[in-house]
Amino acid sequence: MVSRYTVITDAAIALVAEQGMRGLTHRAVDARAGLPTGTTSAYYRTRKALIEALVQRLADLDRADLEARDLPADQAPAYPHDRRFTPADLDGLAAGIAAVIDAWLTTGRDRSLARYACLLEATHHPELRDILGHGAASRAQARALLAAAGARDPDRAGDHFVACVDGLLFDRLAGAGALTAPPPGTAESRTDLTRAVRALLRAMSG
Amino acid sequence: MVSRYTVITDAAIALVAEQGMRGLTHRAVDARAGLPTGTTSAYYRTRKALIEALVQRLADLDRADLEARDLPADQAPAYPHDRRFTPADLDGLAAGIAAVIDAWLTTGRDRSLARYACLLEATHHPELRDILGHGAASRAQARALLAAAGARDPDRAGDHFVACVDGLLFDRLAGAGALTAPPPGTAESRTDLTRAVRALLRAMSG
DNA sequence: CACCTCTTTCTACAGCTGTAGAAGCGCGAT
DNA sequence: ATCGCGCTTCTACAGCTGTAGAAAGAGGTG
Repeated sequence: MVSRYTVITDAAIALVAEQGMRGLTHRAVDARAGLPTGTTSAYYRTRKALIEALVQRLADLDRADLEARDLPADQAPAYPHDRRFTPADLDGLAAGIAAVIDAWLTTGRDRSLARYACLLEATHHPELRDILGHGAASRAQARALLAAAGARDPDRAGDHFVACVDGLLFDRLAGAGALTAPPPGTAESRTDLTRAVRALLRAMSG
Repeated sequence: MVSRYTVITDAAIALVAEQGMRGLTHRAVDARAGLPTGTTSAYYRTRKALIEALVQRLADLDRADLEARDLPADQAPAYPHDRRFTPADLDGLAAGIAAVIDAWLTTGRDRSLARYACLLEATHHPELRDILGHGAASRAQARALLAAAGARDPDRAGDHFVACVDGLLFDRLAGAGALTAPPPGTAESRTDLTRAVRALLRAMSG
């Protein structure tokens, strides 16, 4: 049986993805999760606590994905996240990252939307940023990657790379890219993303 | 005397920047703008109308900046936006774009935050995206630029470029970059951004 | 069984929000 | 001045939201 905490926070994520932070209310979470009214309010007395739980859940899910990365392929979870990269060639690597981005646009759409909403929220509530962990994992990965590729300043370049990838994701998720780019989940989407990521990798590893 | 519409929508932008979409209420706008309670509600009867006005104002401000671009330098407005680029050398161009990004982080911080909030909102309210105009101006500019630089597919590359630049901006505005990057408004910030943008330009124009 | 503790569910309530309409006011036309 | 009309300001009100505490139940212990 799944714990109530995850039921509540997962419902919260879906809600934020669908209606934005404004839709996140105790009662709405109850309804969405099919729980008796008042449950969410009992678990998270204040709204602040509810948001923090939401953010914590996002961080936990990311961590879980990251750990699942080390499982053999046939045990890997349905949810695709940063698979361990084998940067044999830059092109294959780019394709891998593009696949991850595309997954965030499809399977992980709700989580992506909720994450951006929370990042924006973190502007006025800095403690959220601490919980979210600054996307430390991907940042570290990118830094290591670019260091291996011989970048001059891998730390800064890694941060730039992550920011740009996030930009590509956000653009297709919510921005104009949702119109001009090929629809996510398709092969075209992935080749288009691959091209962008490949260019990024080339640029940042120089 | 400034029209009431701009007073209201400007207050709305500031509010959204400070408190997020959730802080945008008729009464809060009244208070923030120093108008008698009920004014905003009279001008924009529904909340949807208020948001649309907000987004329209963002679009108008952008358009105004764009037009001001053609003024002689001494008449240029205090607010810095996309100045007309003279892509003599890629490095100077990168520095110019970096300066614009930095301006969006400082002078234009509120507008930037409000814009991202609205983009997220546009996920569940597509009509907002139409008003916002898909960032068409910068997109066109980037496409033209990359076409001139001899990019293979300037349209797609231009979109990628804009998305990445937006990612760099968002990252420093709300994401982790707010911690790892040099503080905006400083020379370090601009050199760091210049390096990122230069790499992007090189990559995308290839 | 009675008892106690912890969890779950329900209820209350003050304050806020969206929206509508009434009241008031300035002002030009008559 | 008187009327009519558009803009502005005020008030009403139903519904929602955040939060707290009471009531009900579940489960273990003596």
